[in-house]
Amino acid sequence: MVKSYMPQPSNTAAETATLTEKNAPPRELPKAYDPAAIEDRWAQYWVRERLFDVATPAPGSGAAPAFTVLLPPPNVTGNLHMGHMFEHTETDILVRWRRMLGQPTVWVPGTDHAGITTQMLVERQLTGEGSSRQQLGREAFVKRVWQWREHYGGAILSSMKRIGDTVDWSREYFTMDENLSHAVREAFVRLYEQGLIYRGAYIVNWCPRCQTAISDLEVAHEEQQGKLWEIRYTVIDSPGEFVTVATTRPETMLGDTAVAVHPHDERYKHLHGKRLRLPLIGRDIPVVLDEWVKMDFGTGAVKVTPAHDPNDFAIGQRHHLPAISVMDETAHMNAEAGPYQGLDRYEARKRILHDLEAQGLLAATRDHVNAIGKCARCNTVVEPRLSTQWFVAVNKPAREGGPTMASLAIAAVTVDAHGHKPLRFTPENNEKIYLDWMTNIYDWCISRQLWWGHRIPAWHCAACQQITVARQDPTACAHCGSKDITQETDVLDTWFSSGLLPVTVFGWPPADGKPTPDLTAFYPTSLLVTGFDILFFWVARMIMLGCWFMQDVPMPDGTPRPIDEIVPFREVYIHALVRDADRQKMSKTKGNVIDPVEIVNRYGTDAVRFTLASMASPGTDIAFNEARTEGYRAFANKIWNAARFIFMNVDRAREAGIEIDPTALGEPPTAADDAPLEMRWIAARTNSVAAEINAALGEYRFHEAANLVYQFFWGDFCDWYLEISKLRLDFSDAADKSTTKAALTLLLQTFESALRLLSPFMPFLTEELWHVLYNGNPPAKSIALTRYPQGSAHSDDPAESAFALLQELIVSVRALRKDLGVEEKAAVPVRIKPLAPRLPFAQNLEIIQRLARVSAIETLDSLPDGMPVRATPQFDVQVVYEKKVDTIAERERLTKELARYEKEQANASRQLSNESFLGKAPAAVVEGLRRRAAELEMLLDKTRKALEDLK
RNA sequence: AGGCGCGUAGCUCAGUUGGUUAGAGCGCUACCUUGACACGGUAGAGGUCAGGAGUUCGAGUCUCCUCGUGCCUACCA
Repeated sequence: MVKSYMPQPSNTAAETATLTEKNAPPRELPKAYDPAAIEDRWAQYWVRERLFDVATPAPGSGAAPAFTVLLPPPNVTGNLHMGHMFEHTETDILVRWRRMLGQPTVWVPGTDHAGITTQMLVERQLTGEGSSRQQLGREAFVKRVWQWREHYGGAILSSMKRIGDTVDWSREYFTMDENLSHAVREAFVRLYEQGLIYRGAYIVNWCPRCQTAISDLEVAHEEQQGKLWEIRYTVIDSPGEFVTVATTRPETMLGDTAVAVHPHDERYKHLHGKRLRLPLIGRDIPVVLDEWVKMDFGTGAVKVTPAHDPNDFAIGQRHHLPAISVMDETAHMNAEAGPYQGLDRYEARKRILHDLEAQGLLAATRDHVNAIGKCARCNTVVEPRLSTQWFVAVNKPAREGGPTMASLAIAAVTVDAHGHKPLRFTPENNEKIYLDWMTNIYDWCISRQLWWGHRIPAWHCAACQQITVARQDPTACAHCGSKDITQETDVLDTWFSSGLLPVTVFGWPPADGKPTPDLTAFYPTSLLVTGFDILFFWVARMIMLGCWFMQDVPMPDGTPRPIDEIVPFREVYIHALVRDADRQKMSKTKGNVIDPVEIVNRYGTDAVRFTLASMASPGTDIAFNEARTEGYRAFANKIWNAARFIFMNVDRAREAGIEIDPTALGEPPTAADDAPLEMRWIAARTNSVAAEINAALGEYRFHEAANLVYQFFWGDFCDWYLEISKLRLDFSDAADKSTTKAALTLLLQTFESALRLLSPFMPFLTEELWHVLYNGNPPAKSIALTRYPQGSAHSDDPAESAFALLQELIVSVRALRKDLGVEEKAAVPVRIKPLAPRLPFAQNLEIIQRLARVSAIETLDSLPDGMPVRATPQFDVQVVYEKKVDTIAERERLTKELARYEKEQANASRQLSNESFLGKAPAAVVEGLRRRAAELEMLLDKTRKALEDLK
């Protein structure tokens, strides 16, 4: 039967029982590990017990500096996908690791209101009900979205709990929470007061389906095969003469207010100052000269439509041209389009081309590849549209000579006088990408024509047309006092509020001008783990806004805040993308999305986490492949069974009257100088692998850390140490109890350390086994609250090299046995010719006997001819067995080996006879090669002789 | 059009500043139902590191070119 070993919340040290206590429950674990049987239980326990909530340290409490991470807030509309799971796995590993290093560790979760996406979803729902946003009206619609959010907004948070994210749930936020909304409004008002927010008519990317402006970043460009049409515009006062312009969007010609040519273009010099007749509409428009025009593209003459193209808008500004919009907000032609009014833009294009052709004004139609912009949310082709929007001036200082938002954001990643960067990117090349963008940044359009979001706190006055921006809703115009004011209908870009999160989640704006306790304790955050796709959207905005507002918040002691204290985070780790097994980007439309929850249900969370971690080499995309997850499920099962073996022996020990002090279990594994070799070895090995894992995690080398713990647990611990332990776990009356007890104690300590090393990667399995190991009376409420083994950086423990020799002998004997066809169960004698002093064989006879099935070892000065030999630099070994060797196979093997040695030896001797090598290479390299060359000489002799013997 | 990245075993991927014999998992072959584990054990096979040139005593690693491939940025009508 399966017992549950849930710890009692009321555990105290006094209640800690010994492992061998008579009434302790038997450790009966099922033979195969079943993640489903334990994962939900622990997931709930971690949340219910609030194990990872962190209170704000009292100011001046002297607490260790906090490790703080802000979770990139998933959209309320979202479900957990593989990308999230990957991001969360990496973050959770780091967060668990840091916590186990003893730092107060806070990982702040929350969700984003996701303006456009959420509004779209709810509108779709309304459509299904035969209703619409317009029918409901703004207030009722917003209420409806809130209801929707109450219902569905928590899906992703539940999944986070299920996969074991150790976030601080007490700090969970939603970007439209009252306090955060208040902070957003404060930020807007301050920027407005500083003259950094302005309103104006500009060309923006307009989504005709969402019917809102969207930012440049929200436009996805797509190359497509299109056409380039050449259209003739007649020259006024010059009968029969044309100017031919080239365009990809003929429907916009209805809004043309000029034709531009390059001032130096000889072909058009005679047209300078002339006027043209716009076809179809008949408007009289000028020829203007502008250096922006590329002479070698198209015909060198460009139609200028200031209301429908950003470049044309700029030309229009330079030449004071009128801007005529010919489309409405749904991309249908409006009254300015004359006969084409009411037509959809593509229908209008068809009709216009048809009419032009009929009039002989269509000069040519050419194939042309161009990039069209599509709305990143709904895939509708974006229409550049002239409209009045709100902008943040990112290149303007608040005061003469002061920094700009962009300049601060650049300074944030620039080396200061002390050679120190306030903010670092990993992988490093992202810094360059970020800097390029920040250096060429345009003003940020922050208004959206949506209903769901933070409404812009500005009021328009009907009387004086002025704008009132205020912290409190005004009742009258601040300029003329008129009561006839109405609030701006636009809301803010979602990224405006999420860009403020690093300050707002910690209580900005401070009421008294001093940093809040949370800001003091947790700002700047330590690390941001996020994807490349939101580097500009979010990371850059957080840096701009965070730096901008925090420069005005003094340090706790009242001194001005230095640059490395105003940045929102000290490090940004940009993770890779998870692709499908064929390296394709996962997308709903392709139908290749892998649902992590489904995979988790089949393999267990730990196996999926381990898969992701083991492939998470910085900067390299992951092709998620289930075969690996299968492998890591096997790994979990292996550990489970190692635990079963260990617990079985604890039970046997108890029956034999051997008691292990549970307080000793958490000690780092150590072995006395006179302890058996494998004990000294595993203690040293645990120590060195711990150091290696810590080093790897410190450099975000997740794959390396994961592989180290995998090799250690499976290879070192299970394959070697556990097998040898079977010799030591002798509970018979004849055995020396203290020896057995020492062996069992070290086994338990090593296992306990290994569980802790593994726990950030496989939190569920390790939590379960750790509690069982402590028999339900663990020293902490969770393995996640214990200390991570540190190890020591360099350890040249002689036990490690001695054990390596022992392993080499055992492997050689096993291989010889196979060559000779010895039955698995048969024990055979071996002969050894030692070639080095102090070989660790005589003292470890029983290990060799057991692991290589050897009956006796004979040490000789020379080995008899006629039998196969395995030769190493330290020893030669022979297995004594009469059965005939497979001569052909053996010859083949030796021939290959000989070729390999010969090649290597040729290389080595060439190098060693090279004067410049001897002169320039480091001494250690030369010395190493000399030693190897001597070894090769010997190995070659032996191999040749062995081949001779076969004949 | 610019910029970045990748190409290593049948498959999926490691390989930190150039340094002796290029690694792992899966798959494959052979043997083993040994009292933790067949989601296992043991031993194997498998690579001219895409191709070419260069720098160097020494190149999977640095430089250039070619081929293949992926991504990002961009206001060429």
